[in-house]
Amino acid sequence: MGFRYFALVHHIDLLNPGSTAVRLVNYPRDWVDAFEEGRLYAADPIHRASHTTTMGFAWSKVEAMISLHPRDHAVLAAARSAGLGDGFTIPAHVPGEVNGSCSFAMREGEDLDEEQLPLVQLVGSFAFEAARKIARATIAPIAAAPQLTERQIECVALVARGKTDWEIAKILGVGAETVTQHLKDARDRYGVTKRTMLAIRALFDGAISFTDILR
Amino acid sequence: MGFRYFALVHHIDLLNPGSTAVRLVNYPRDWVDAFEEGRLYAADPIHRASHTTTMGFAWSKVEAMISLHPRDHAVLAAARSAGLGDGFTIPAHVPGEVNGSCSFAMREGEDLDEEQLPLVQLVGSFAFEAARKIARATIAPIAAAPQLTERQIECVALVARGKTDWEIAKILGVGAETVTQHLKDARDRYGVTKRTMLAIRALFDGAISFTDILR
DNA sequence: TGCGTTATCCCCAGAACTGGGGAGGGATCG
DNA sequence: CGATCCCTCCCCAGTTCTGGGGATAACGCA
Repeated sequence: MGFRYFALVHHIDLLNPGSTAVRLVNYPRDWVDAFEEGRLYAADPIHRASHTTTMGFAWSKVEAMISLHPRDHAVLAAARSAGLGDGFTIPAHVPGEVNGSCSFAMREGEDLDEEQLPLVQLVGSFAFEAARKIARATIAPIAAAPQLTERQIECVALVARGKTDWEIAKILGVGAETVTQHLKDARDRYGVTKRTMLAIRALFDGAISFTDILR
Repeated sequence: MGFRYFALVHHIDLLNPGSTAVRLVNYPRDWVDAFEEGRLYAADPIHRASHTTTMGFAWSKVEAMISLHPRDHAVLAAARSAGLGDGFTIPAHVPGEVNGSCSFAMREGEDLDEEQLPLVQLVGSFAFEAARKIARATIAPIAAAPQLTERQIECVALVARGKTDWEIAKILGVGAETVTQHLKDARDRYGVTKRTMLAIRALFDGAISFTDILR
């Protein structure tokens, strides 16, 4: 499709050296090095812009999406001088996972064909999802998800909303001791000792969802 | 494309907690009513599944994506008996802000053409983004998702692993009071009062991720 | 230079959680 | 029938959180 460069990455900072993030890049060496040096992960305007939308966008449109600091212009200029031309970035967000994106770029001076955006959007999404599946498969053989009872799930969903046992009891119309007991049982099933972990494990295996929690 | 029903909805909108979420639906009246009546805590399994991926999926594949509670099967059966057949759902996530999906469904009994998925994916994404832009234009300015400091994120990540303040202090090599303070500050930034909610909010907007927590 | 931010530490009181123990009633299944 | 699961309720002791106050030092930015 006429692109010279691509980058399929998780937008992870290097706080956690041990973490397993996806990163496939063929950007110019100079630029990749500069990027790492300056810890641009959080600062890169392209990444920031990708956090504000679900759709792919051309880099030339970034100014209309987020407000650019002088520093951001410097970053973009540095990228150009490293040989990167205009490009598309397709964001990829999954709640509870590191944000990521898939980018395609031209050489400096070459023109971008906006017509291609829909197709690039598709290719980028598929590529990211494929990489994500591989990454996930190589990591987590996490213990099989235990099945919670209905009442337990209701309690956990309310715990995840920050309710106390007493509040949950009022909402469900039962005694506080009962709620405490359901949560004890639920913790046992997951083999965890804290309600925070209980909520997160239930979120992870889909017993509850962000929709249940944040509104 | 042969679809009879569609639904374009925000599951939640953190930044606009009022009544401004997008919702366009032409599902059977019976089903919409039933949907509203029923569940307060455990959401639609289709929605839950949409939180686990960036790509569109066929409803018939949901079982492979999340663990289904018997109640979920009941929900799906109820949808079918209201006239909804198989369908596609395209998730749409923006970190810290919106969480939604765009669905297309057949009538009961009609077959879904899996080949169409890529095209549907595109249409769904565009439709969602268009609706989002309109909704955004009609609403007030957008509050930025709170940004945690590096230390705060480290503490939150460990909270999400079920550590106590004292344990976190040992791990980070600081005093327990310091950890308590970081978590106080982090709770303030998100405007929450419980560490469980803190961990979940940080998860939702990508400050921490499941891979940081569950190894 | 002053101001804001960050990181570090401290005290305290009241609320909330956690891990033990126990117990009764109803439903389902073989 | 007995076994098993689920929901409900109760007691207690110890630990942990939470929300108020404080404080100091380092850093960058204007």
